Amino acid sequence: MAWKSRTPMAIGDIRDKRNKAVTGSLAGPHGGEAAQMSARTPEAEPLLTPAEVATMFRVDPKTVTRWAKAGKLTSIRTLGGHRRYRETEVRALLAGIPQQRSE
Amino acid sequence: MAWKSRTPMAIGDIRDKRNKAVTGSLAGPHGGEAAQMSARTPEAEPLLTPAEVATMFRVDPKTVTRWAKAGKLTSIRTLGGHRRYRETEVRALLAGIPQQRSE
DNA sequence: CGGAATTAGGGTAATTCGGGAC
DNA sequence: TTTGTCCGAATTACCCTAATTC
Repeated sequence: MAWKSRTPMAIGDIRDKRNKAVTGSLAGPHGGEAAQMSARTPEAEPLLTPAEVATMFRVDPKTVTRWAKAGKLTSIRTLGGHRRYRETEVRALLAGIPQQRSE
Repeated sequence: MAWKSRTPMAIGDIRDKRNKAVTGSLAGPHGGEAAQMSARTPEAEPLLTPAEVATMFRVDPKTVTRWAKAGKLTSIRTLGGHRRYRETEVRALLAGIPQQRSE
């Protein structure tokens, strides 16, 4: 956590340096996230950015990256290498619904 | 765990510090709740870390874990197994609002 | 094209988990 | 009965710079 780290900040201040305003509900990555809804999307699954998933789980975006790297979360990569996550999967995991596990 | 050694923060500040202004710039008159910009945001309930809940109750994080294990507190797990708690539930308990009792 | 914010990396410190005992 | 603390191991958070996104 970050309650008595190097930085003297209060308890609720987890990811703040990079996130401007994420109060209560998730904020878009750059403030303009209406990119998916405008165009007609034949078979587009709702995707979430790392910051959005991190906010939903109350963790750092880096942690979400580790989950993806560990295979705990399905990640779709952009052409630039950034990850996107399936909203349905994230919601299911948050709800405690066990996903397909090959273990 | 000597978590209460040096942590100069007030309990009242625990609630919503997730709003952070940019570096040195103005954060608006209120500086508090920001506005929601988009509607494309997945539903995310505010979650608290064990340390946050422990600070709010003035107890050890281990005690919060015991509460969760005893079913007195709803706990959501991260993919790594760490617990997160519902902010609304914690606040209600702190306010003395009786939750659902089994008996 | 330029600019601001986010993300990807890798490293290190802090927190949490789990069990069990006092 | 409840709470705090100790231990080892695992998970997570924060630091940096460069690349990507919009």
